[in-house]
Amino acid sequence: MTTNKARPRGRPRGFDPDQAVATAQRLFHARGYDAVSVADLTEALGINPPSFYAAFGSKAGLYARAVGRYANAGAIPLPELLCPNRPVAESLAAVLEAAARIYAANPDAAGCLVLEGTRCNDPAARETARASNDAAADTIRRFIAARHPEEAERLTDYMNTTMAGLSAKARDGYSLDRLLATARLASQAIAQALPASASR
Amino acid sequence: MTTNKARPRGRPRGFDPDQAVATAQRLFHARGYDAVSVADLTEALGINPPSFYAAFGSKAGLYARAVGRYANAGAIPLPELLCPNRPVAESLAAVLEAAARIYAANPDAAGCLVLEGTRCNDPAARETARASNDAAADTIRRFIAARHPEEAERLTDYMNTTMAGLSAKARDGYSLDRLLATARLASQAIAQALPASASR
DNA sequence: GGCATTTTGTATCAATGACTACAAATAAAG
DNA sequence: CTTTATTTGTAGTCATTGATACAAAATGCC
Repeated sequence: MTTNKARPRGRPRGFDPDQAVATAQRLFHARGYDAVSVADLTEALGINPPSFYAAFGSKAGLYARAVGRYANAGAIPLPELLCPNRPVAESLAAVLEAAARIYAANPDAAGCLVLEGTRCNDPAARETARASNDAAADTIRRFIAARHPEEAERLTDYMNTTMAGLSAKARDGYSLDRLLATARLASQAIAQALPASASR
Repeated sequence: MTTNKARPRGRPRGFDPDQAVATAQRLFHARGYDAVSVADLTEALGINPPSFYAAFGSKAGLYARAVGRYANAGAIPLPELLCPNRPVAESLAAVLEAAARIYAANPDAAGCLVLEGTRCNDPAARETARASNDAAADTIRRFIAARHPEEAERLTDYMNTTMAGLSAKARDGYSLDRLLATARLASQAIAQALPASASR
């Protein structure tokens, strides 16, 4: 596992890039992309700018790594929530509830790293976040379309919009209880649009 | 109307502050607070920095003026939508529909100036936006509480969250149709929570 | 005309942003 | 030991940020 390859050649790295990505993920999530400077990052990582740029290319490059890591550590686990055996409305409700819980779980990193990233002022980072968000939206859309094709677009938009709102309000300091109440209320609209009878 | 007061004393202004606020409002709404620099503003206004700071104190000061103007020109007209003669659920649905329409009305200034402002990186501007948003939330909360006190908190949170989502997605380029569909779906949850029978 | 008052234009300021040039350091390969 | 390859630390670069110092210009008041 830890024996990957023989040492490359030159001087060995003085830091662990994967751990650096994890640290960067925390920082970006806590303060937002724009509010984290390269100086903040190099200080938090205990390295100097040249090491930073040699390893990650740019601030946006590191952000892309952090977003990639986020999918496996911190984001909503869509694959396990969107279960083909469960009614669609129930699955979507589970996603919204998970969003509320995850966005409020850590007050120092509230909301969704990706959704908040789509609002930043760096074009490269914004595109990274947008691509990740689009991928998640596609997953939801395909899940709905499999059983309710005529409702897929509308409900996907509704899910995306609701999650964006939940992320924003989580960053405004809304408590878990308030976010959960909103998520559940939002789920009722979905249940109404997808009568249980049409579960398959 | 235009004859306000006798000329003050010294050298007359070379620009109209009210028109400058209107221009600034457009710029802030189009690009967001952080992405508009003082240099952008002074250029758009055709003035130099000293005139800018003499008139508005700071970038955040001008933003406060722009937000104040927004309430009367661009924002959702809550006072006329929250009509005490109409059922609460119907009024709230009208607010969400207005949000969708207004947020998508101008593609060059999508979303809500205030809601997006609450996400900026300048503490002073953020506090200005937050105060304005809180005032709007209070208006909604009192309107609901007048007839459905036990639902006021939950529905106000739901409204705020939904509008934040609509604003974010409007900035993502969602069309009016998509935003309207989401707003209407969201309204169904409200209608369900406030049975028509309890209209008074 | 002369004085007080206010705004304007020129020319900055200090701080911070992302990013790099360059040589010393550290390793494997020959 | 020499060569080659890679990373490191020092010390910057250059553009941009929000905000100002200062004197000239333009008005009302006396």
